[in-house]
Amino acid sequence: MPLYGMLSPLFVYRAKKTMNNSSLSPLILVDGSSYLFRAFHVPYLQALSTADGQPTGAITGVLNMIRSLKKDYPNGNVVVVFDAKGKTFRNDLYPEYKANRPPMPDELRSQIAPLHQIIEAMGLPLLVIEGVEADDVIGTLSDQAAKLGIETVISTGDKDMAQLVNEHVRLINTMTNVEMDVAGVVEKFGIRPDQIIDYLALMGDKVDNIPGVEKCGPKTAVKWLLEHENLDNVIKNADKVKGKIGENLRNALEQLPLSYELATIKLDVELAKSVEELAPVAPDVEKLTELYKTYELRRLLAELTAGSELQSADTETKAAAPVEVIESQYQNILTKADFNEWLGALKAAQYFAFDTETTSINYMAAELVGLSFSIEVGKAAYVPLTHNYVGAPEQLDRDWVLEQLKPILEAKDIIKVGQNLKYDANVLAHYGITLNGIAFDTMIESYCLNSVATRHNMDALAEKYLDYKTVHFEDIAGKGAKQLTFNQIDIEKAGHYAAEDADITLRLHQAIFPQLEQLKGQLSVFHDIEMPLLPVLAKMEQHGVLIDADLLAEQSQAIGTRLQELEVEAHNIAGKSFNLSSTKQLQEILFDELKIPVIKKTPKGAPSTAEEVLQELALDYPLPKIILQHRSLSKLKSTYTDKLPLMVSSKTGRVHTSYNQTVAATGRLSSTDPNLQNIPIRSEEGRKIRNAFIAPENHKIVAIDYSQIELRIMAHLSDDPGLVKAFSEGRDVHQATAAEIFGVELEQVTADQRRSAKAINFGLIYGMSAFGLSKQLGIARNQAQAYMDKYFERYPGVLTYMEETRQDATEHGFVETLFGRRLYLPDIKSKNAMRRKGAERAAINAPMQGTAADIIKKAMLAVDQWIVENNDPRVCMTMQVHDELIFEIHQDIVEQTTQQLVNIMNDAVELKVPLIAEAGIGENWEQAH
DNA sequence: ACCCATTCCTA
DNA sequence: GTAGGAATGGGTA
Repeated sequence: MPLYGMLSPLFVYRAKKTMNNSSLSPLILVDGSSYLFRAFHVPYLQALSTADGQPTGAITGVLNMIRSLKKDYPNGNVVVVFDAKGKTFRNDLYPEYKANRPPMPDELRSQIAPLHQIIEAMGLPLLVIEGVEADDVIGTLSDQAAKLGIETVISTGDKDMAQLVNEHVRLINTMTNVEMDVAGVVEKFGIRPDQIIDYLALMGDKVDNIPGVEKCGPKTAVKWLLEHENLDNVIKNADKVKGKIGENLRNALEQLPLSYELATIKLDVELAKSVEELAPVAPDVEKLTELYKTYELRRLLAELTAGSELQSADTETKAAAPVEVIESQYQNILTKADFNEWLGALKAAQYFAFDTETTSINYMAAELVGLSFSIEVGKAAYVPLTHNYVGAPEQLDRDWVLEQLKPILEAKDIIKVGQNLKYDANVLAHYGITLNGIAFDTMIESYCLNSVATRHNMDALAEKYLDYKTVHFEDIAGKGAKQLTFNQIDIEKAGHYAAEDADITLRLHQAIFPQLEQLKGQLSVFHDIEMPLLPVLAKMEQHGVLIDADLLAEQSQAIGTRLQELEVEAHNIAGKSFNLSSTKQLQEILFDELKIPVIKKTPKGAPSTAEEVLQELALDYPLPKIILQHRSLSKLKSTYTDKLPLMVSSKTGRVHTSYNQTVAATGRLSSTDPNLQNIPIRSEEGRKIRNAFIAPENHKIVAIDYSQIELRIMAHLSDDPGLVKAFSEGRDVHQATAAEIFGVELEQVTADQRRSAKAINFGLIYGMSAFGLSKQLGIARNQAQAYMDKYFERYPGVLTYMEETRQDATEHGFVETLFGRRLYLPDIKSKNAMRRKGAERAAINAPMQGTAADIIKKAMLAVDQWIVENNDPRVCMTMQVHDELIFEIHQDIVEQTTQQLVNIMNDAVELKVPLIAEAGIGENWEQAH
């Protein structure tokens, strides 16, 4: 999991702060194997490969790290050490050593030789010694160096190396990016470096198959060592340790010396060259160029060739025209010379922040106005392109600039940092640029860290994490109808605003990401789900959905006529004219003038005219029924049949929603402008709107939804045998529940009993009480309670799960999904009982709703990967509606493709119960259901 | 022009 | 009884 650290900016920052200034060059020992392995498992590095399929992610990762180290320790003498192939002396000591390790995957193995070649061509000493491990070589070198008074820094992610730390030797940890000296070891482990081997021996190591004391983890090991100082004394006092753990210790006594020996890093490996003889040689630029080309390491190649050019460009500009020194070091780029300088820096950058400035917040309507960049905190540049107010200075040609930037923006190995990068990706797509290397979106970082925080916009994040007030868009553009678009804004003001955006984004990343890194589950949601999903959503948004606007216009027409008739009827009954859409006027008519009894009040105390109320009143009075019909029809007209045709893009003839990835606290997506996740389906009339969601010529609409996904998740999380069995046997779960609650055979369950069972099943997912159930089913409270009691009697695992979840939430203040997405519940300890109860219900619901969201997101990633691999434009994913994915598929391949997609969705994750996706195919969305 | 309350559409 | 978005009227600035 670590190694994110090596791309984490804190690395640079902290390392510089603690750099030592001894007169001798420090020795920098790189644990290449540990890095290689870690880099191999970093998601965004895994995506990297050459055109012909040779994976290069691990190579890139290790080289990035070496590059960072060289930058941070300019005087350092970097030596890279790798494990050699084959057995080591530890296998002779103990044949079972590392016997459980799975064989190295080919994708990783194939990267080792190229990496060795590159490191050698770089001129760095490379040590691969057979019969020992990299640790032993590093130990030996650090020991030799210490004797010569040379400072050593060991770069590793391996905690075992803490035993090597002393006054001359420090570790730099890949995970936390902090240098660890003797005090650091004490702080981190609670014991001194010279106690680390004893500590490791006591704990053993599952992964390396080193035996230790059963059930002895870090806490116990430290406790014993604090008490007895070292392993020998622990062994001598083994008789005094009480309980099961004492017994375990006594059972382990015989093998502890072996464990100690295995955990001990050798300091006396015979090396061909001593530490003094290990010096870098000049890089073989020709060889390096060739290797970088072969493995398509574009950024490193650019850096290799640009290094000298950059320097000359730098002096050139200084000589030609002194750069205006702006205090904040924000720069407007108006000349090719300035632009080229930045271009070179961007090409060589490990990562940079950027932002697009446009004419609209709607990505379909947006025209690019300028771009801003920041590679280093505090320094940023704005490249204005199409500011066109009167008196605007001449700017660089937009298409020329984009042509220069295209290879950088499209490079997968140049990491981009941004705020809401989906927007930038969509805008750039209009100019034929596919944004790649999207690894860090600060908006999503903030969301993954705390999904309950409602605002993840840059201004709010800057205040929260940087205690900094940014220039707001309204400050420079004004507001309301008179608001200027960005191209009308004075370049000086615009430049400061835009450059600040890039600068602040970079700073935010540096402030938020290290926090995210500390939380394993949330980091994994960020790296494995949310960031990879971003480009998938962007693709769906850009593709859009096809609408039959004529059909909707016809429907609007018909509804309009009917609404007029209803209005006349209503006015006649009321005896006067009034606005049927006004709840206030309706309240007066119904409850004051017609003296109809008040059944329910709104939260503010006004008599409610909500549907359920009118439904009941309609039994005794004529007007409520008219109002109900009017309401439902006017809703359909204003929200759907009138609105959707207006949302058709003139550019594409299709409707393009926005999926928001950072709104729903549970992890769901939301959809706006228009919301495509609440298109009617329940009523006959509303459902017709789905007829207007059509497929293009020769294509079909395919809708695939997960059946009962949240209940299946409840079965999985609670592990209730009855519920798991019902799903595993493929039962109708509501029918099965009804049979249990009402004590009848499956076949004898009535429609009414099934309906009640269904209400209970859903209610449980929402954290419902007996009171809620009684209202839902229209039965007495004690009757509802009896149903629920019976349910929990039959499904005791569910009851336990609910209780444990509540308890967990209260204890920790958060709950988590199956995949580690975390939802904080600040109200769980509220003194206000209503808020507290509300938080408890949310605590029950969130793991189920959130896990469902995780699953469909994973399914979307799998589906997209399949579509990309197939590279067939006849298949396209167009919509997501929480538990349903909608596709456009060419009629020639629709049957077999649908089956494939169903399989992919079924296999998206493995639960204790089967996951079932069901598909429908049709000319439109209605038919596809 | 903006905010709030109410209502109703979805999973 | 969970999670959302959007339209409307009606008040306020």
